[in-house]
Amino acid sequence: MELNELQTQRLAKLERLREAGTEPFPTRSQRTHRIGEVLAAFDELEASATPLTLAGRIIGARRVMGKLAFAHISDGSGQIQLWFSLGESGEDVFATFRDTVDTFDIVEVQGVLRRTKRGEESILVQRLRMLAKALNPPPEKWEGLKDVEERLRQRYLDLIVNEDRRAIFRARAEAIRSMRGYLDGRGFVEVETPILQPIYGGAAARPFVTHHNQLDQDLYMRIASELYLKRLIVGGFEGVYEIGKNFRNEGVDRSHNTEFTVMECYLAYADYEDIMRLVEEMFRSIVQQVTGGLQLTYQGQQIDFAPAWQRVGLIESIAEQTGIDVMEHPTQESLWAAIQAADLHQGGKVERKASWAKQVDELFSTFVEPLLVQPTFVLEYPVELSPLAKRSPANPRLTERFEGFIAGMEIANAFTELNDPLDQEQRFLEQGRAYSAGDDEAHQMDLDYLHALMYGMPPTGGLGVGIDRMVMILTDQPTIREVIFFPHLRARET
RNA sequence: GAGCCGUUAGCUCAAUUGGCAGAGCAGCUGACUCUUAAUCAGUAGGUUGUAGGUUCGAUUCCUACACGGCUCACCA
Repeated sequence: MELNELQTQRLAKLERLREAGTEPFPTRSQRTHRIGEVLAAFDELEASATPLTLAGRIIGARRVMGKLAFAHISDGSGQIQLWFSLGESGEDVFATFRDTVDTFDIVEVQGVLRRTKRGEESILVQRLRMLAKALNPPPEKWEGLKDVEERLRQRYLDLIVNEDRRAIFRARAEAIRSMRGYLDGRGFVEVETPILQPIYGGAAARPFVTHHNQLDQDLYMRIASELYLKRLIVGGFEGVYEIGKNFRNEGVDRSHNTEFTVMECYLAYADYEDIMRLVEEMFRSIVQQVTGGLQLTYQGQQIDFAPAWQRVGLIESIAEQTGIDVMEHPTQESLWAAIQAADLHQGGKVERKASWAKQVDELFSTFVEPLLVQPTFVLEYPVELSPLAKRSPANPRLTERFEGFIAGMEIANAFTELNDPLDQEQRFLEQGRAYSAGDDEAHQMDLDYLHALMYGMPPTGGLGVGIDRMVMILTDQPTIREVIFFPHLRARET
């Protein structure tokens, strides 16, 4: 380990402590109170002159005068000022603080509470002990740590310096707790299914591949838990859910991370209408619990979770924004002709896609999705885009599927599950043809899943919710990496 | 994957036309018993992302590479 000048100076202080017979990394703290509780009961504790032992990290600057010194410590429940005076702390304590304690060190202090002349709640320190010497210096006092790359690579430092960052992750934990509470309360059973899968499925995505040495078998990191969860519905569970990571071997941007957290749930004897009601109710419950209300602001936009979500047909929404009724142009060629006739392809706004369904999706993404700011369900997706969803009885080219959008982001995806094994087999075969034709995100044939459906799966409604994106909305964060502790970054040289 | 921008002291940032690489904070030394962006005096700190090139001379111009940011594409 090569140390720079500042680190060397700190190391010298550490050695000075050792020479004086003090262990700079003792095994445990003797603290008696958390700072938060002390501040809450400051007046009583001050009046009783109770000796307290507090512990925490020195934050901000030390202010050392000739015979008087101040600093602040923070312990996760709050922060309080340390007050050293040569007369009342004693020469040893004062000199130890002055000569061996730096910003970011974690220390333990014993003393009594007292307000300074200006009224700040402080602890007048009588004993001082190093709990962990910090060898790295702190970032700039006022500008702090701003460099995005450094903040993400050294998230621990980001969390020390930018305390509001911690609140985001507390809200994340609270949101997930709230979601669990909602689902548990409705009788869902929380389950765990494989992350390493011999056949990947449940979504359109490219997977990560890994290898099991003893079995000498390639395995895929899951891109969704869907097919395993539905096997459990076949097995007799009426409601299951799983909260866990999915992995997709694709690009990263403000709303995509390589690995991301999804809640998937399945409810037997339900359809996508029931799931829409579930989503509305569950989000109300989560938003209320996390933010304390049903309205919130996301990146300057007011979003209201009180009313029922808006509902709009996928086909109708495209027609509204583009004037094109995609059902009247049922092939890729005719649809592309219509797009050209409407002059929508100019400026590279709309790209030519490989199939009718993907072209429909392209139109939707470009012209409709960005407009869906308020919570909105978009209904009935083409069957080619939804190989696991049941066909709409009214129109077999479409499925009983909806996606939920908030602030222009897809947050939820749900459908009435396809439980007809014969239709499912045809869908897999169609996906196989798409894969052969170059669609590397197409589903794999899953014979065991078909076998499971052949035992009979009750009519079932299923749902997936992107937890990271939901937390972005709840905490007003512009990018997904601000709600993930350690988003993936390219490895550094050296 | 593409375009644009960036990378200078521990951190936050300057550096004119290509001409001695600077400041603030933090640090170190000293003064100071109510500070809280403490103050005052002094002081140290650099492979200017990496490797080449042009040039008498490169932080500055050129090429390649690495990493990152923004926008777009893909994806949820």
